[in-house]
Amino acid sequence: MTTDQSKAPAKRDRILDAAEHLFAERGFEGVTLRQIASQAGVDVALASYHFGKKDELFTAVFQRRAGELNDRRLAALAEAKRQAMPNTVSVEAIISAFLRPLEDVQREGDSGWQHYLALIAYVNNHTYWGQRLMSSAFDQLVTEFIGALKAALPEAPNDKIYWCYHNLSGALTLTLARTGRIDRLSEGACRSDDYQSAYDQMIPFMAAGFYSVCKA
Amino acid sequence: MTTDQSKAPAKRDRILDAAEHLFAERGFEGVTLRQIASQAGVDVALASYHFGKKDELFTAVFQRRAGELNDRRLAALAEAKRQAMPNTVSVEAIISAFLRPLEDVQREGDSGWQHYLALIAYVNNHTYWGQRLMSSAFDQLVTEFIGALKAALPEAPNDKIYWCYHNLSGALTLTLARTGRIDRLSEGACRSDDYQSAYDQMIPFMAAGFYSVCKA
DNA sequence: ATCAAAATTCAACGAGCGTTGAAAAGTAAA
DNA sequence: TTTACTTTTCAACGCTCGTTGAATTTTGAT
Repeated sequence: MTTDQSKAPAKRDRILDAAEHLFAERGFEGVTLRQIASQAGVDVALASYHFGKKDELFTAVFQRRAGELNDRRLAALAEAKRQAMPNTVSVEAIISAFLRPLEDVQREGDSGWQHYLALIAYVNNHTYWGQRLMSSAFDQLVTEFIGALKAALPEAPNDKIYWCYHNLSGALTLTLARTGRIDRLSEGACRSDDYQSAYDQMIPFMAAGFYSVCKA
Repeated sequence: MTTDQSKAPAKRDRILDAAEHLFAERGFEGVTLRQIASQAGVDVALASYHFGKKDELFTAVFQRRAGELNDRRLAALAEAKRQAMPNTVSVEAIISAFLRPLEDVQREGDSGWQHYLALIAYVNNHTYWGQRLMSSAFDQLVTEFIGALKAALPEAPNDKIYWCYHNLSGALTLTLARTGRIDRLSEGACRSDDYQSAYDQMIPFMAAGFYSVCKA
């Protein structure tokens, strides 16, 4: 086949997929290159050939979908601004633009996005080297959303905005981790993989929190 | 010294302290027994002698302070009930009883509690084996608090209570992880180690969220 | 068909891992 | 001071890890 892009990079991508899955489940040190290669159906040396050191493979996995996720969220924010009068976008609409693209990629896509979002949760909770990755991949986007929140809450003290975003980010992170803990605590009334319910309640919850804390 | 309890178990406890610190920072697989022994100033074999396998050491670290933390939180909840009329404890008071004991142990104690709370964050975000530890250590306490929340919000649908607690737990977990991300995003306006500010804003934020979601 | 380049596998390395059994040191009662 | 016991160290084991250089296969243009 001439310039066949549907089959050419199969093994390289399968390494990324397997690494995404396993890193999200067990963390960087909890996974061996041999496990990744085995799940990808590939020799262990191939991961080094394509990606270099183990931490470079991790970085490649983390950055692979970051751009598309940022694009989707920015598009959702732009659409919210378009539908509202200038400078009147509600906090609910901003939070919705931040969260709904996650629901979208989970609903439409294969399980790759599920694993990727769990990987974000892992990195976001990691103190040392995780923060470099978070900043390089998402700081610009988050700053954009926080700017919109400041415009929607013009009287809010600067630090309160960030603390409120911190609450949102933490709740979201635990949602993305899908640990199954809520399933057990609620004895089945809630399910970790029920994203729609998670976001349906999270949006009004967080909006109410923002309004309450960012009043004065 | 006869029956001196201030010096007798020094090395055993130093292993627990070092393991607490390192496990919280780098996770179970991210730390070696040799690093723990080195930080404790002890031979590597001593950890195996006192605690057995590596995962048994981890369990011992995790359970060491769980009982005292549960006692403090239950005492705070009982005090909130005592100060209010029967069945009129506010959501704010319940959340406060859940959070303030964390602030207390951080303020009064050495850095051991700081590391322990970061370890809770690590375990809580861990999908597989983390959930067994969380359930055995904290399910009973959490069920107690959720019972109080249901009493304070009698009209709330059952599943909404659990989702709201999930939001609270996620935001708290990210706070305990102290990743430094909020410091960077806010350019110094907020600090991850400023627990008092974190809890001061979290209590009204979460209470407003509970009220908003648990209306119908 | 030829040939150079890329992709993939093979085989092995040195290092560090958790764990263990035996030796040594410390402790306290008889 | 002997004795029994606990605590700690020492030395080493078998194993798995990430990584690499050479060999092999595949690919795609000529």
